Amino acid sequence: MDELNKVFESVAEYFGLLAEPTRLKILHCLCNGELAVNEVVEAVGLTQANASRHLNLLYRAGVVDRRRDGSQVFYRIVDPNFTDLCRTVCVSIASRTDTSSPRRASLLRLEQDLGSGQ
Amino acid sequence: MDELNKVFESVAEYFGLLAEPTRLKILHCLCNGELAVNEVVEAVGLTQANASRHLNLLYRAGVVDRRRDGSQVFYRIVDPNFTDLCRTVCVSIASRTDTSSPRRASLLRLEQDLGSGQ
DNA sequence: CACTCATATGGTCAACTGCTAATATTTGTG
DNA sequence: CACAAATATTAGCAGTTGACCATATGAGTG
Repeated sequence: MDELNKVFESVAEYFGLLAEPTRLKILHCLCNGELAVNEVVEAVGLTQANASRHLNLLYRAGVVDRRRDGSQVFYRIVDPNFTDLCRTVCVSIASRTDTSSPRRASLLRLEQDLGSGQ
Repeated sequence: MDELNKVFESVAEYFGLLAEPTRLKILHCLCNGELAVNEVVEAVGLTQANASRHLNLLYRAGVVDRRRDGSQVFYRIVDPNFTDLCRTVCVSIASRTDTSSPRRASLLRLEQDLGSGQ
């Protein structure tokens, strides 16, 4: 039953995509619609090479899709579960964060933010 | 607004806990109730040191809780969101996997398995 | 206190991964 | 075709982390 091992690796790999602040920021700025690479670069504050790498990774994993328009490439989220996963985690962390903490407020704000995405 | 940065790091850190096959196996074998460290070691097939490390990590993160009984320490899942997150990812990956693939069957079986947990 | 079993921890190494700089590729324009 | 703009790729470095071995801590027993 080595197949079960592979399954755990697949699931871990998926979570690994979301285990990077940079990729979360990228996905967050794509929540309101598709953006070109240079727009992501500006919105998140990344080097062009870095943004391209992360976007490619997310593309190959099937989390985002892309579309070429002239010399630009537009990326958009296609995995419907992504925002739900993030929202769940936001709430989960917030519930264990001190009520008076600004962190908690930010978490819940982000959760709302992701909710309005669709 | 450096607080938002911290939030993304928190969320990424949480996903990072689930981004490791070994920890997923540990959490999976804890789904049906609490287990002592040595039971986890046997169930998953780990060295004692390794199991202890991962369990400690999950404990400090608040995903599991522990209880001492004599010389043994029993761990159990306390984060109600964990199984939901894993089930979501299982289905998400399965939906992009070839229907005839044994991988797909294993993913959906794992998803059912986690569902009966509560 | 000596001894055993169960668990936790420290040190080390290898593998992985994100970031950067430089370069390649693709597209549009004249 | 020459040139510019947008995106992708390659190579190298640095920080992180999981696994292993050895050892330390703690609980039970006599």
